[in-house]
Amino acid sequence: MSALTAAAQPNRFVPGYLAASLPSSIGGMAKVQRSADPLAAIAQVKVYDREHAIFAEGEAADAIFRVVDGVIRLYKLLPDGRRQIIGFLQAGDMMGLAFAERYLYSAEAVTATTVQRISRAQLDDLLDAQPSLARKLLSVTTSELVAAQDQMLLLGRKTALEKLASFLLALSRRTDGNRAIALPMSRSDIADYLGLTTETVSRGFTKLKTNRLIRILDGGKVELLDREALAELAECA
Amino acid sequence: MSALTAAAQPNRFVPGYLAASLPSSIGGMAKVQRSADPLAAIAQVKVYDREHAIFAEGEAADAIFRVVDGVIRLYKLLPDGRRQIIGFLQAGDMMGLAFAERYLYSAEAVTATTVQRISRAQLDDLLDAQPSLARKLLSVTTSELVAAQDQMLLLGRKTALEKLASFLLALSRRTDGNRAIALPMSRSDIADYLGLTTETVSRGFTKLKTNRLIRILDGGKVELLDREALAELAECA
DNA sequence: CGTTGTGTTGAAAAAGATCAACATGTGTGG
DNA sequence: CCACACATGTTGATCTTTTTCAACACAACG
Repeated sequence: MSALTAAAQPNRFVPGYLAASLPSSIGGMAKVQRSADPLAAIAQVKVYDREHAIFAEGEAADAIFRVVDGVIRLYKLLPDGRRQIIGFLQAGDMMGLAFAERYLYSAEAVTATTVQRISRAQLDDLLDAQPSLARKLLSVTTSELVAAQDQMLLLGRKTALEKLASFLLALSRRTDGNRAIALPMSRSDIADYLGLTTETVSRGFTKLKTNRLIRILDGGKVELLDREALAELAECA
Repeated sequence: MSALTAAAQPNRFVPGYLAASLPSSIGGMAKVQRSADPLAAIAQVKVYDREHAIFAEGEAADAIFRVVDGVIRLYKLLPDGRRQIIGFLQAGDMMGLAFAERYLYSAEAVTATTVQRISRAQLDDLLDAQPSLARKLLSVTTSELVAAQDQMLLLGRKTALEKLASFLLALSRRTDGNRAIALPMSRSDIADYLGLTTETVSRGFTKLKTNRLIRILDGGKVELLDREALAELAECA
């Protein structure tokens, strides 16, 4: 399979722009040879509390990050405070890859989070030493773009309810079992991700509950009762 | 400069997702050695009439394209026909890079267009033969993501007038001189790019005209009379 | 010279935002 | 362990923006 076809399936549940899923051996046994995860070798592990900032838009961008555990949000702000969440990141996703001298968005921990920090300088060295890595990163970045397109379609052309249905389905695609899915982020996070207000998100959930498409469980979990109907509502994506 | 910092300036006027500006010697004299533009060597030149399809979402994706001349639109459709334009491409931009087995969006010529067609198979060979190309493509793809983020902010959080102002400013950034900028695409194209209706776009233009921020010239050209005010309206981007 | 497509403008309708109140839930300190 | 305080979420009423529906102007084209 070519580097480009490898980028095929956009099975990440959110664009998480500039984020990327790279096969990671984190948590697994280190039975693979060193070259299997060259990034891990030069990574520094960091832990962030819930709701803490990892970096902010405009700061010098001297590192990229890979999420080991937890959920992170990436977002951009307008001068007057309006916020657009670019993506939610989960284990395996990367962020900071597409940057200039400075970060072009902010990153915060939604839940308590563990990340690997890879300095830009070291990454550049690694890219020189191991040209195949560039192709892997290309493949990964490319699949982010695919997800980004879907999100543009969602933001520009879908109704509130369609956005919600799309969001829940995308989430559930990430969770392996089709059991209940976790919603670690707040209504306000969801709203800023879908281009809505918290009230509209809340009303949407209520409507989906009333129509028996979903059920809210303890711990902020959601069960998708009628995946079929949700897919119809979501208009594909 | 590293491959990543090279991706810095998102000076493309539209995300044009999965499109990418790669330095091209098209139109210039071939005084550079063959390796300067390896893609040109394996490209096949094709010409498309105004409003003609180049490829459609879902078709087998066996080639990528680079625009030599003209303007192209990339878009996705919802089952009921709602359209979201992902980006407008101009000379130097690439499309089709981020794909699976099939194209994930459609491409049509807005104006009469000349493109270079590079077959996937040949591109893959070239990537094997010349690993540095992957790094260039990574840099280019990465800058697309940056533009994509801005578009997500625009679609999710900006008002109609802010969207229009942002669009005009982005366009003008592409046009070197700050003279009049060409608007080869229809109101309906602009609407589908900004997540609006044609009527709202039209009213927006009228308002900008009335407030002396722009002036409509012959041949669908627009002159930005008050770049300052437009920038304020656009809220940055 | 009519026809067709594109753009503009107006009036009515709808979706979503805003403002406001209240409910629920969580965490803290007493 | 309880009571309170503060966060977050839900619901209702109203308002605004944008869409929708409709008419018309205008230009390009056959």
